[in-house]
Amino acid sequence: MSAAPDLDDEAASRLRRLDQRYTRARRTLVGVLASAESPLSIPQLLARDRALAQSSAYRNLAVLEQAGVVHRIVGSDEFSRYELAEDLTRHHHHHLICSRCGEVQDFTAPASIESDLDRALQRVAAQHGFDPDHHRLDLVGTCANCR
Amino acid sequence: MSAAPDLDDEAASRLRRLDQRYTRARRTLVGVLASAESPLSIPQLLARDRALAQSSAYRNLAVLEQAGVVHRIVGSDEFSRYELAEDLTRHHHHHLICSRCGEVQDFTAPASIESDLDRALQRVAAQHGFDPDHHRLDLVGTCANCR
DNA sequence: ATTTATGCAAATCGTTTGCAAACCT
DNA sequence: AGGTTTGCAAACGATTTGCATAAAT
Repeated sequence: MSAAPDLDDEAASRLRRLDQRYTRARRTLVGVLASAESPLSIPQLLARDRALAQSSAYRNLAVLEQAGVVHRIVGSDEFSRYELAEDLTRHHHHHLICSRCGEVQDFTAPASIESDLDRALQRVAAQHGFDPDHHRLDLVGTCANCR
Repeated sequence: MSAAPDLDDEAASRLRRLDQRYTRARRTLVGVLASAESPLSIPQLLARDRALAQSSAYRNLAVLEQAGVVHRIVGSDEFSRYELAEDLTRHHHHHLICSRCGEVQDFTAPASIESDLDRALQRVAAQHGFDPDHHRLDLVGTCANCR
């Protein structure tokens, strides 16, 4: 339930930048996400720690997202899912999204693909006058459990 | 408002496969989407043709999606957006998603990127026991209008 | 004529918000 | 103390659904 000390430090620091506190409830959210093996929906988060209140979870995840501590994923089912921001977990990755059960699993793409992709997307963005923030590369299909 | 004849034919045929009819309301939806330059949300669809009823639009888009006539896009705002299926419009493409206003714009990636990507994703899916349906490559950022 | 689609209004459900109490500094 | 965060319960809003009527075959 508790996260690596540097993770907590970094989360606290990012929150402070927005004049936000790293409270117990927020620590709990970060801890649960840190120990999760895949992005979690709010019902899943609440189930993993009964001390979490639903409305506060929504509010705190929004704050943590603004602070760049967590990242929100819109999958194929009706729930948003959350995971720690990539730069807090050390690797850039993408998602396998099951259109049957909604579960989301991480995967990484070969570095060569990533860099080619980045270059191509940069060019596309420029052509369209678009200011890119990040890219999403998801594979949608049926997960091993649902096959 | 009316679509190319072969588009209507193909839509009708795909619906028939599911024992569904290609009714006037469904024709209207397909027609509006065919004449749109980008994916449309339901409020946008309703605004473009006052003859469309909201509940029927939701129901019909779900049917059209099952039939493989339209494709649903989950963007960054609270609305789903719809566009004609790729194999009805002849080109594989991706989306620029504006996190400010929610608008979605199409773009195409270089063929070499696409084929490399496909090959890499195929391998990833196999490794995870995942049965892939399609991939999503989106660029999230701020569109020209919102900059 | 019989089955299927439509449209209105009401229900659903993930998410948001008002507000008084609890918490932090 | 003085402001922020919390948690409950109520509100919100995109989407779904029940049901009586209209359309399609």
